[in-house]
Amino acid sequence: MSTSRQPNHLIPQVPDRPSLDGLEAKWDHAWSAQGVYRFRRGVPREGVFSIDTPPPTVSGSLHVGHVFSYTHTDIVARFQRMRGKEVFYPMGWDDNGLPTERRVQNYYGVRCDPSLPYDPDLTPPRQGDGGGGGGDGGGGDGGAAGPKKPPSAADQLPISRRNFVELCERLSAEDEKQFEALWRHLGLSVDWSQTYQTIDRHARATSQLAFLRNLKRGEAYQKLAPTLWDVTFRTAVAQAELEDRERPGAYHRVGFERVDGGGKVFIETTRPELLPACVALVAHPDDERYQSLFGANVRAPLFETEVPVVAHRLAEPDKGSGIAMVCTFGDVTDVIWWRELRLPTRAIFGWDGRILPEPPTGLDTDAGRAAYAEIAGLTAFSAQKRVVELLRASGDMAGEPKPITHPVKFFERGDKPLEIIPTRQWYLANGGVDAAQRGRLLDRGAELNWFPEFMRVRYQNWVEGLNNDWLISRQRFFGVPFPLWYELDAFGVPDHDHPILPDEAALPVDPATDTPPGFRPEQRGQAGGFMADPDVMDTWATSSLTPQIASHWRDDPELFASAFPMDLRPQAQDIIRTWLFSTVVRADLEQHTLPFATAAISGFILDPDRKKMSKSKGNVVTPMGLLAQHGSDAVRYWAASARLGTDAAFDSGQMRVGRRLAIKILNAAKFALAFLADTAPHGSDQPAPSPAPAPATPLVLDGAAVRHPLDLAMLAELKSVVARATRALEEYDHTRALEATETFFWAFCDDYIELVKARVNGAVDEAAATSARTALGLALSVLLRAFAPFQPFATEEVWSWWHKTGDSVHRAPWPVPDELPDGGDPLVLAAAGAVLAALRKVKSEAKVSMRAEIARAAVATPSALTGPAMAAKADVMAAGRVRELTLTASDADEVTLVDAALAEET
RNA sequence: GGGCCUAUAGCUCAGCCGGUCAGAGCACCACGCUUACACCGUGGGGGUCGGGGGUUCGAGUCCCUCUGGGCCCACCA
Repeated sequence: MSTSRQPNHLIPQVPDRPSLDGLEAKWDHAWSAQGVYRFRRGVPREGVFSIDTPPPTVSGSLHVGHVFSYTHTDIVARFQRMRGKEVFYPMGWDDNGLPTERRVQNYYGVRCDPSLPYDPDLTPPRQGDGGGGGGDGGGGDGGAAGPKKPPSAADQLPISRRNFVELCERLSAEDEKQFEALWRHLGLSVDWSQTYQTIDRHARATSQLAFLRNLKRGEAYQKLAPTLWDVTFRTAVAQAELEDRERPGAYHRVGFERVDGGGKVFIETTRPELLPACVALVAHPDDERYQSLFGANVRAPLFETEVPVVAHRLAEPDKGSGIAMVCTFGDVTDVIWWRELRLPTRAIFGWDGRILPEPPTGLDTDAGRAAYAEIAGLTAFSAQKRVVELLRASGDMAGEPKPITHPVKFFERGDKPLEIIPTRQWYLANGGVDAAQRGRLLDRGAELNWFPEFMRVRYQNWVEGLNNDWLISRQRFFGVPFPLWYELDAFGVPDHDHPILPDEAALPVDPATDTPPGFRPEQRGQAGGFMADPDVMDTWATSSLTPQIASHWRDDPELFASAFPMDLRPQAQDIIRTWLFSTVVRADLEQHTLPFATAAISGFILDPDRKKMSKSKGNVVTPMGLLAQHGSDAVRYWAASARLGTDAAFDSGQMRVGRRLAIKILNAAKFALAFLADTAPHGSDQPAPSPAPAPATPLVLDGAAVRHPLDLAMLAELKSVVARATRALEEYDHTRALEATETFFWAFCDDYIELVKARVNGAVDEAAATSARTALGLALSVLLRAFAPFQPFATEEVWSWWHKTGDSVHRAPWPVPDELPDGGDPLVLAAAGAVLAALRKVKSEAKVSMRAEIARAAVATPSALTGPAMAAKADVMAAGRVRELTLTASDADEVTLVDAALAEET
C-alpha cells in the first residue's frame, strides 16, 4: 500500500560541506530548548514507557563501561519514543554512601569525627584531587593532571559530622554537573527535569517512609546478633556486599586436653588467635573416631577454658582432623553451630578489629588470663603470631603450621578480612529466613523478563543461597539515617524494643538533630529523655527504591500511577544480587508487584587484552576524551554493536567505523535531498542545485510516483529491513537492528545511488526521474528514522535540513513497512548490483578509473536474475558506462563476465 | 563443590528452527581525485568454524568429552 503524504518537509537547505563537528553541542542545546525529551504527563499507563535508570555513583568517575551500557538504554528509550510512547527516562545520582565519604576525605583532606561541634566557617584544607579550574568549559577531562597521592590519615583534618555531610553534598553537586555534561554530550535522551539524588530530601523521605512501613508490618526488625564486620570502615556489612579472596593461611594442629584425663584431642585451625573465643569442639555425629568424646569436656591450651565436645552434621570428617573448634566467631559456620547448638558467646574482637582488653567469661584461671593479656589490644594478625609463639613454647602445637591458600570473606570495598562481631543491627526480611517469602521472591524472578535470558539463573542462585535477612544498618556518617529515637530510662539505658517513630508527614528527619514527638531538645542524651538511632541505612536500602523515588510514590500519586511499575530496568550483571534483587524485595513488600517488567543486563567492557577494564590501569581513556576524539555517534555505534549481556572489547576501530557511517549519512542525504525540490514546477532538464533557489517547491513524497522496477525493488528491500529492525528492537536486540539497517544503507549508497545517478537528473525521462527522486526521498526518510536511536546527532542534523525547526526526528514516528509502496521485486536491485560489480571488476583489473567507458560487455547471470537484471538494464549501463550490454542466462549460480572490451581512450 | 556464558579469517564479530554459511567490517594488497562523500570509491587475497568422539543422508549449527577465556553461587574449621 502506498500512502500519499503531505509534504511535512521544506525545501532542503543543505550545507555545502556537511560535518559532524559541533553537532553534539548544537543539538543538545536545541533538544533542551525544545523539550524534545520531556516527559508529558497525563498519558495513561499503557501509553508510557518508563525506565528505572541506574543512578551512577558520582564519587567515582565515569568510564567507558558507563558510556557503553547507558547507550544501550538510550537506544531503547529513543525507539519507544518514536513508537509513540511517552518515555519516562529520569536520571538519578548515587551520592549516598561509602564511596562519597572516601572521596570527600581525599578531595578535601578531612575526616569525620562525630564528637566535634559544627563549624559554620569551615575551610577544608585541600580542594580537589586534580586540575583545579572551576569552569567546566566543555573541553572535557582528557587532560587531567597526573595523580596526586591522597593525604594520609594523619594529614586529614577532623571535622564534625554535619560539616562532613555538607562537604559530601558539595562535592556530589560538582560531580553531578560533570556527569550531566557527559551524558548530554553522549546524547542520552534523558528528561533532565526528572533527576534525583539518592541523598536528596525526597530520596531520604522515601527511604525512611518505606522503612517505617516495613517496621510497622514487622518486615524490619532489630536484633543483637553476630554481624559481618569490616574493621577498617568499622561498620556492619551485608551478605550481598561480600566477596571471597584467596589468601594464604596455615593449618595449626593444636591439642585440647580431656578434662577427665583421657588424653589430648587435636584440632586443626587457621585461626589459632581465636582459641580464647572457643566455645566447643564439633565433629560429625557419625564419626567413629569421636564417639567416645561426645559429651565430654576438653580444656583449651593456654587459655584453659573448658568446652564441650558436640556433634553436628556440618562437621566434615575428612577436613583437617575431622574435629573443629567452634569460636565466636571465626566464620559463618561458627555462627551456625553457635546458633543451632545453643553455645555460649565468648567474643574477643572489638569494633576496631583488635582483641578486647578484658577476657570473655570462661577464662577463669590465672594462667588463662595471663595468656589473654599477651594478646589484648592486638590485631588479628599480631595476635595470631603471638599465640603461635605461646603454643610453641607450651608444646601444645603439634608440628609446624602447614601453609595453605584458602578463600576468606572480605567486604567488597575493604582490604582486611571481615570479622564476625555480635552487634545490634536492623534487618529487613528478604527471604533469607522465611521460606514462604523466599518462594515468592523466586516467583518474581520467574515472572520478570530477562534480556539476556540466561541472567535469570544468577538471580535464582542468589535467592536460593540467602542465609539471613538483609542487614540494612551501617555505622557510617553519610547516608539516610534511621528515622528513630529511643527512650532512655532512669539510668540512661535506651529502650531498643520500643523505638519512637516520627510522623510520616515530617519526613525526612535526622534524629541526630530533630527532636522526637513529645520531647524537648534538651532531653537528648539525658536519663528519662531520648537518644537518636546512631546508624544510617545501607546505600542499597535507598537504591532499592529507585522506581518509587523516581516516580514519586510518596508525593505524586498521578505520576506514580503512570510510571510504576517501570517497564525497563537496565543494569550491570554484577549487581543483580544487590540492586536488582533488593528492588524486587522492596516492591514486593510495599506494592506486591514486580518493580519493573523487564531487566536488560549489560556486559562489561574488556580491554584489548581480554581483561576487565579497570581504572587502576593508568592508560584508560576518559569518556569525554573518547567522545571528543571520535564523536558521540561514533562511540554510540561501537556500544550498539555489542549485544546485551555480552562482554565487549574496547575497540576504537569500531568507533572509526561508526564515525564513517555518520559522515556517510550526511553525504548520502546531501545527494538525495539535492533532488527533492522541483526547481521548475513544470519540469526541467536542470538538476536542482543545493541549496535550491527560492522559487522551488518541495517534491511530494508520494509512493505512487515510484514506478521504476529498480526503485520499487530498493523500497521493497527496505520494507523488509524495517520489519526486521523493528522486530529486533522489540526484543532488545539493538545489534541486529543496527546491522540490518546498516547493511542495507551501504548497499543503498554503493549500488542504488550509483545506479540512479544518471536517471535522477531527468535528462531522459521525467517520470522515471520523479520515480527515482521520490524513492530516494522515501528511503532517506525511513533510513534517518531507523538510524535515529543509534546516531541521534547525524540523523537529527539531516532531518533539520528539510523539516521545520522543532520537528525533531526523535519525535518522528518509527518507520513501518506500510509507508513504502508494494510491488517491488528485491531481486532487481540484487541483480543490477551484481552486474554492476562485474563491470566494475573489469575496470579494477584493467587498472582504469571507474569512470572509464566500456565499449561492449556480455554478462551471464543465473537464470532467475536475468529478468530482474533486464528490468534495470538502462541504469546498469549508465552506472557502468557501458555502450553495449548483453545479458544472458546461465546455469552458473553467480553473475559472471563473459566478455568485455574497454572503449578506446579519447 | 554447583552453575552460567564464551571459543568462527591477523582483529572485532554475524551466522536465528542442522542442508548455497564458510560471511561482514576493520586491518592488509592493488587500482582509481568518479560533479553526495579522498573523513572517499572499486576490486582482491585470507579460515580444515578450539581439540576429540558421537547422532544424522548431511553439523560452526544437536549430544558427550577435553582444553582455553570470562563470570556467578557455595557453611572456606
